[in-house]
Amino acid sequence: MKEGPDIAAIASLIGDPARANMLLALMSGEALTASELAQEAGVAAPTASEHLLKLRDGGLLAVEKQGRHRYYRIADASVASAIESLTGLSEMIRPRRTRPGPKEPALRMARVCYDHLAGDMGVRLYDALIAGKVLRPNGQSLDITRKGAERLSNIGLDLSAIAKARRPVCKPCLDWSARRYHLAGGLGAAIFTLICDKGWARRESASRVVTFTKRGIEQFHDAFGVSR
Amino acid sequence: MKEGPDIAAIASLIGDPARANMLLALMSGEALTASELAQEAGVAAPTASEHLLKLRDGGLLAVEKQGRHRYYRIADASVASAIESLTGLSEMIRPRRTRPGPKEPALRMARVCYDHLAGDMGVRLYDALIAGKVLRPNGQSLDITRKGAERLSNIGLDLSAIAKARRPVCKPCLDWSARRYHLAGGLGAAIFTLICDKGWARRESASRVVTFTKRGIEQFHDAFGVSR
DNA sequence: TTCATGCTTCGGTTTTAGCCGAAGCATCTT
DNA sequence: AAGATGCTTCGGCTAAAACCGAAGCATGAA
Repeated sequence: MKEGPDIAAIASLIGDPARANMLLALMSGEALTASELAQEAGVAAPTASEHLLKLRDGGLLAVEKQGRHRYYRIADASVASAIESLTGLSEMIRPRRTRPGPKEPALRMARVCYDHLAGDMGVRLYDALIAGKVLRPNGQSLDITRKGAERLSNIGLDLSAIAKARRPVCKPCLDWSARRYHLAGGLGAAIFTLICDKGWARRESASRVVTFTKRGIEQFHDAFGVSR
Repeated sequence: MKEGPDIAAIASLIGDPARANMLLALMSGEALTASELAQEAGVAAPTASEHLLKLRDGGLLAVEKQGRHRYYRIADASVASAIESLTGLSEMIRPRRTRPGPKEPALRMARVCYDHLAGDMGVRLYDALIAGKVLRPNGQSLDITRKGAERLSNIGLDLSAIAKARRPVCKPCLDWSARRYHLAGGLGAAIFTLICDKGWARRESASRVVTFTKRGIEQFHDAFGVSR
């Protein structure tokens, strides 16, 4: 009777509490084993296995076999993007379920969204790249300008490697805390890796929080032309 | 055990086929009665009533009583944004469930997203407003520049009325077909209304498709500085 | 007032999804 | 080769939710 996209199938996959917890745990970007995810979801191993099968079949998760472990991860940045969007919606609808919580401000400031930088810092990076004409909106996508490519290369990014990978280079991703966009895609991921490699910031273990060092912020601002 | 955002509750609301169909039907922006939505979802009246209660309690829909009818509509633009995001995800995961379908290209070109313009035309409008410095990203939101305000007024928009309304003036909204942003918020809605009032485009009945007239496209391009 | 219409509440049926214990495979360790 | 570990499949239980017909409540029309 209906011919539209079946968002119901995907939404109901995310709609189970156990599966939602698994997905949120994987939003930190690191791959987790089936048993870790069972623990995270608060269910027994067989139940978790069932859920993981569904998530995999539904295309939300990808799995990698490694010895006798199976590592699950978010399948694609657009999956992460949808989860961010739902997070934003739930924040909007139920503004304060619990008190803000100690990690909350840190999360809003800077966090990992699957494999790239989100939060206030991520949004400001995105804006700076547009304003500085490193990226230019072009019809259906974002292009890297000539000057932008030069500048990014100077910072230490290997653009040709990024371009060679099959995933899209630039993608916007809606940020739940700021209600603005941040940069996803291959370039977004590469920039985040760079930030960590240079020691400008480090990820808090077992959380999505990203902590910048004092000097790291300065260098980050200088490198990408982010206004402070 | 978990303290994260309750995305499962919201996702499971969207995850029921009947409710998803209702939401998709309402994405055209117009308010529909309970019986129309029952029809749309393919269920009997009592069942629909149950679903609508849940959607309302969940904060996804707002209702307005009018005589003996009850008109339901999407509660907020961020709800529309999340639904768009899920639509995009389902397109990505199941690239071609059915053959493209006749309306598909038209939808990608221009469509209604709740109450504003989306699709290729919407994205290009958004880009043009940024590039033409009518709107300027500013930290957490989008500002209208002084020159931009002048220009928009000349076209025939009543900015003070938009500013007086309680809803945010400018909001970006992620476009599933283009994977880019288009303009939502009070300004986005006002511009779309203007486009229809001036006869540049009209909405196809009972669908989200927006059809521009030949002359309408020209005038639209000229008015907002959209590159062709 | 009386009737019709739109919607909701009530009661009861049926389907399905989530869950786990036990058993089965595969892989690594000793 | 024997045992331990990580994960999945199987079988069966249970609880929840989707569904509708019938009845109840408003509101508008005659």
